[in-house]
Amino acid sequence: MEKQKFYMTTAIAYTSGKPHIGNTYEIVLADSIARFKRQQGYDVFFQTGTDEHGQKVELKAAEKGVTPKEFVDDVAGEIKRIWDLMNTSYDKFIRTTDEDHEAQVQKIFKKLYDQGDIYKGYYEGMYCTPCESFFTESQLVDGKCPDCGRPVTPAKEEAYFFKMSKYADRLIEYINTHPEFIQPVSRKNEMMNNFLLPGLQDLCVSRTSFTWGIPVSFDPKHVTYVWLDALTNYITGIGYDCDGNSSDLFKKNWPADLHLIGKDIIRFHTIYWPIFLMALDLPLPKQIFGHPWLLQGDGKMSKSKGNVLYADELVEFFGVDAVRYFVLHEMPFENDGVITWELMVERMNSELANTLGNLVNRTISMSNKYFGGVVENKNVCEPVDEELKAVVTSTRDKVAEKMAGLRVADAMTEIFNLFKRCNKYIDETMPWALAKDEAKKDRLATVLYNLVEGICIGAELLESYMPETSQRIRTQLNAKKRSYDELSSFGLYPSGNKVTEKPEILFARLDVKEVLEKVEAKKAEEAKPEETEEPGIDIEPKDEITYDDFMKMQFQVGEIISCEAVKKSKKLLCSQVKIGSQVRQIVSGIKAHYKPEDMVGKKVMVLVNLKPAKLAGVMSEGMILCAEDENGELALMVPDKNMPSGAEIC
RNA sequence: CGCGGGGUGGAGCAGUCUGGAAGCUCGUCGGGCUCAUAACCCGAAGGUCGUAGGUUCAAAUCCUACUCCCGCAACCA
Repeated sequence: MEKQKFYMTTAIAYTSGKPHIGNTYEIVLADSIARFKRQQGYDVFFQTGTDEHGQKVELKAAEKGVTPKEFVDDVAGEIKRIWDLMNTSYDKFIRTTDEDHEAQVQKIFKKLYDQGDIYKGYYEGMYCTPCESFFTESQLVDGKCPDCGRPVTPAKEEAYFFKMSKYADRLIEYINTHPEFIQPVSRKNEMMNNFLLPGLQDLCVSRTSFTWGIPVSFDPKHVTYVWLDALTNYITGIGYDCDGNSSDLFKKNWPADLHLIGKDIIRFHTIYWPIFLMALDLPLPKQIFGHPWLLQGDGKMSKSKGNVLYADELVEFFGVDAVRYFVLHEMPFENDGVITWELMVERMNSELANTLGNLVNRTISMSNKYFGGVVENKNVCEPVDEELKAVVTSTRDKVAEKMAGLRVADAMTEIFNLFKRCNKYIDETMPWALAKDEAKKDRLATVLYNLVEGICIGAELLESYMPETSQRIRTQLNAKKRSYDELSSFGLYPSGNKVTEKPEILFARLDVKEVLEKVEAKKAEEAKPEETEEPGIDIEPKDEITYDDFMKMQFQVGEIISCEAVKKSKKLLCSQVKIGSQVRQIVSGIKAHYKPEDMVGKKVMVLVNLKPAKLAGVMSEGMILCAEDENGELALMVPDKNMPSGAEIC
């Protein structure tokens, strides 16, 4: 019988920088599914890769003083290195700068244009000339450019658009008749209610504001904008050809069985991508799973907070499989998961070291101690054995069931339940007691045989999630690889086989405190060069002003006599400030940096003749001045010596 | 009334769609055991399932109102 094909993909990673553990989670998750499908006997094709075009890359490259191509070569290499480090078994790593991809995207663009799905129009919005960027009204900050803070002007740019509305009804119909299409299902309503039912807007598919992209073949001042370029990787990567000369690989694998993506891009995969495919007259992918995020303990990971965790860093401390275990097991199905060093250590100790590592270790030790490592099935059975066997032989199907629903974490729990049952079995049978009675030697042998067999099956099932550990256990037990079919029957371990003489520790217990100290030390070391340099910050220069302009502003020392948080606001504090003989109420956006009680008593620099304004409904009569660094950290400006309130600052 | 997610024993979560004796991991306490990585096994304490109403024989689960927390948006004088 021919193997059934299974084509799955991850989203392609954007090459703007090194991927953190959250990005890495996706490829590991995908890998576990791919490996499991292979174990089940599917002919899997697993594709991942990088999305390398766009303005951000262009800018980053310019900052670094290299060409965009050099830049993405570097980052793509880094991404691939981390994917490989995580031991992921992808079959194809596509880059959107690959020649064949670029050629196909151009052809696809032309075809869609020729058949009238793409038309030329104008992209309208607020334009920031220095940044060469368009923004929508809602993106503006204070009516100004969110990036540089300078004024924007209404403008329009020539652009190509895709007629989304043309296919919307067909898509709605498809989604309604294929309940498994969007996973988790809760996302389906979100898409329907927010985008499909209110009516789809046409999608802008080209840009002229930057050049690092795939040029539109018949209008080269345009480059293809993001989605038409990125999403099509799923078909170009396996050899789709727009002119009908698609490869055998494509004919075999399309439509994809599973697109695994982050929940933030569900919209693009469940709306735009299917519509592109309809326009190309191709079948739609069978399932799209938007997985949740892996978050850092103290909020979302961000570089400016300096709390970003990277896969290679974690691997250095815990090893590849422990990190794989963590991200796979700690992620809930729908909600975001959390990762911290503390949690990582805890999981490592309790599940990996205690439950699994110790089980393997004690079993092998006993086999050596009592039988010189020879594991023999003497078939002296007792009722308790049946319970063990029942758990062991039923685990495969339980795992399969969880995996069918993409419940990877739950699948792993099933496997660990098997190992826990083995630990319990040791206590129930008490091999050390049997060993004291020569007459019970055969019973003892049987018990150890059952244990080894149970561990073998558990280890085999672990293969998809922790391939290296699976192999290490197999090696220590001197066991052969087993097929999927063999995982539901008990007793295939060859009787009389010999396990290793020296069991090695699979996972060493770690001390939380030590780990944290090491992490701190490492961070401190990395931070050092920066601190010694203190590079300073450059900000956008403003237009020159005259002395008269300056003299228009009046600054005075103010003493904060009371301060409270503004209700209904997250960032605002409302202070009563004594300036000379009068008291003014001033609202400031510094709640994140100062507590109200810390403000009281401080003498600060105040711009007093600023026109009063309401903030979050509260009147503010002036401005308390602060210095701000590149991370948005604020510091109040206070006089160097004690000064009376009301003293003029000039 | 901006949009969304969430409030379940000390901590982190499942269970909510498809009502039917409140579960998992960690932690705490007590016990057992000594093969093993101070590990393993058993037991216990600890929850009015955010609050208040409603539907029902029965509500963590369905309905209504309210409240608090977290993202995004806005306010950042």
